[in-house]
Amino acid sequence: MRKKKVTVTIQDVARTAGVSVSTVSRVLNGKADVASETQDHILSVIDNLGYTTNLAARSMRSFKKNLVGLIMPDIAYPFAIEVMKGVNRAIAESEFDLLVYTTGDVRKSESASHEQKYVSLLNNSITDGVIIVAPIASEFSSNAPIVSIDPLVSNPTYPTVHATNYQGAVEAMEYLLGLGHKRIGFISGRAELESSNRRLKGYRDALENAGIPVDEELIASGDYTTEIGAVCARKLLSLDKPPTAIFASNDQTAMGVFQTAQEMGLRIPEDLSVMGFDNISESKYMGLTTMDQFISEMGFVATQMLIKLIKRESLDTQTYKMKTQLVVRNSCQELAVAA
Amino acid sequence: MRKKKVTVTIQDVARTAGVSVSTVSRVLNGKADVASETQDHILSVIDNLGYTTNLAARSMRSFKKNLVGLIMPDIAYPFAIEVMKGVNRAIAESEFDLLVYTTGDVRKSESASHEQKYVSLLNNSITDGVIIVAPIASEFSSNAPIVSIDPLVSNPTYPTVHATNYQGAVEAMEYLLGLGHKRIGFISGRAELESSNRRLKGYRDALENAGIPVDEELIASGDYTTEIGAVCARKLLSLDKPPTAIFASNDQTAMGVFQTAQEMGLRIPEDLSVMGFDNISESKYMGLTTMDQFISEMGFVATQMLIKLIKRESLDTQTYKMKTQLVVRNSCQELAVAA
DNA sequence: GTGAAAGCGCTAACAT
DNA sequence: ATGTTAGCGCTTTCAC
Repeated sequence: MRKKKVTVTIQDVARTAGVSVSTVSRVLNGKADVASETQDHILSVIDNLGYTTNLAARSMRSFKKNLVGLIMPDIAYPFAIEVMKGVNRAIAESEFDLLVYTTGDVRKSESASHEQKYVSLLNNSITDGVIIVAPIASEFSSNAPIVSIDPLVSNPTYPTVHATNYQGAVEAMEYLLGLGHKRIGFISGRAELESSNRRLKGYRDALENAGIPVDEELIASGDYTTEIGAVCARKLLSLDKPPTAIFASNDQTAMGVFQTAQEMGLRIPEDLSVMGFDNISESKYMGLTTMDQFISEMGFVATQMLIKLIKRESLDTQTYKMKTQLVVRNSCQELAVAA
Repeated sequence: MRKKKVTVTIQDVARTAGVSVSTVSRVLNGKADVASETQDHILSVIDNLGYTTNLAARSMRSFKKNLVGLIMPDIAYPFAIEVMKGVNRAIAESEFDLLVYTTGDVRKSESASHEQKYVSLLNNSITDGVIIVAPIASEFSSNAPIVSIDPLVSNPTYPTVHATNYQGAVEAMEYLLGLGHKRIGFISGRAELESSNRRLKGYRDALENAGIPVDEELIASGDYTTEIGAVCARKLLSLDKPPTAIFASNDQTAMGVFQTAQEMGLRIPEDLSVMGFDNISESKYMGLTTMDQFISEMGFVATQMLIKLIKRESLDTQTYKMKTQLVVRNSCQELAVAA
């Protein structure tokens, strides 16, 4: 009893069409040198048999896979979702398809070695290049291009797209200061995160520029999560002299502030102005003041960069003159900053 | 000049460790019959060299890939995102990783033949099974299991997880009726969609049960998008006798209603009650009344189903006694419905 | 307990 | 213009 064959292979197509596999392969890959009647015939056989290229087999032989990968520690996190939207948009405009890889568990991908594993897994086999979001490793070995978004380390060796954390924070603060606030709280992210530190520095400098001394009591240590954001907000709002505005270092944190404010019966923005650094779509319905949207733009730009790298086109400064609040850099040089 | 070799293969590991490839392969796949000292040695070599399995090559030879696929027409759509969250959760609990496949362009995957292509692409090569969201094809050919979420056709031949569209709509209406509303508008989805029709029927029947005659003027034809939702809302609210509540057949539509209400200076829910069938997270911030969350639950359940199928465990009714508003069915039989 | 070798489905020389 | 053939990196018999 022989095994029933379910998959239609290129061999089946070739046999049915009465040609050789290489001819079929040529048609499949749009090579020019096939007689158009042979081509039509093969195409119709392919259609009849319902043949589809075996991704794995193809990937093993050819360089071009028409597929880019997106590696994310967590697929459900608002930041990640925004990034995906941007990547999606760039993908739609390109000839590439997208493969998002997740372990489904943040903890699995939290170590640098795991990150390297996923990069290799995709890049050494089925994708032409990968985008990695919020990597903690400062370098990767890979034989296909890599672009990172919002790396968590300060001096990555790979090309990068990240927000103008410092400048953005300064602008956010200027906005709040412009509203007349004198006591503005800040909730940070984890102290080892580059982004958080730059945002904190922006907070401090903006206050200083406005001639307002920094009150260390108003700076709470968060971790970019809603839960801790809520806790920090409660702490700040329970001070003898509570802040009239809170600048949350990211959007998750801002949500936490929102929750706490609600629990405490405070209206937003009447009783308390809340500003989140990022700009997740929900924010506008929550009455939070947010910066211009740029997260999905990071995904968009990163994807464009990656595709350029794949095509071995150069990443010149000219290309990345942007109007958005982003920094684009390859491993050694900044290509563009916020306009 | 020979080509520089960047990828570390199983051959390299074998050579470095001074064993044969098959031994390395055995270690890689956790076979028992390897001397533990050989094993340790190989493991350390693997670690040193930074070797990672080539997904493509592995997929070609073995059945088990430890990877499930999720095929989505659009990755940015709120419904899709909720589904992903649920899938993600189930994946996290399993030994499988997740690969989300998108073309980045809804239009690309809109035809049944494209759907089949993506199913084959993943299932015949790198994944052990796929989940397909909102498919329009009524059957698929594949040699690995398929589970669908919210299929757009009425009698699919593949296993399915979908919402209790009729019952859910009835309950949504009962809620609005319970609030005292007599004139309730309805905005449908496209007429060929199974889900929309069942929701519309729920709307009609609930009114009938409440002894309220259906006013056809209050039924607007939408298409599950925010834009058309807004247009329909404007139409309904401009009637001589406008509705005091609107039941939007999905969440996107509800957002459109929200927009229009804002433009017209109506407060929600004070001036207008809005109910969306789905329950996207933003809704609660918009003051919309929504049903219990179940979309991500669909993703969760579908993933569990798929994994059972992959493991060739049976899909028995017992397993799917659920408390959520879902219908779970394999191709011929309902396994569970809303409690 | 380990190695040699066949071959998965495909692409890309190289022949013809 | 088309066919033949050699692998890609891996798993898996089948020997030893």
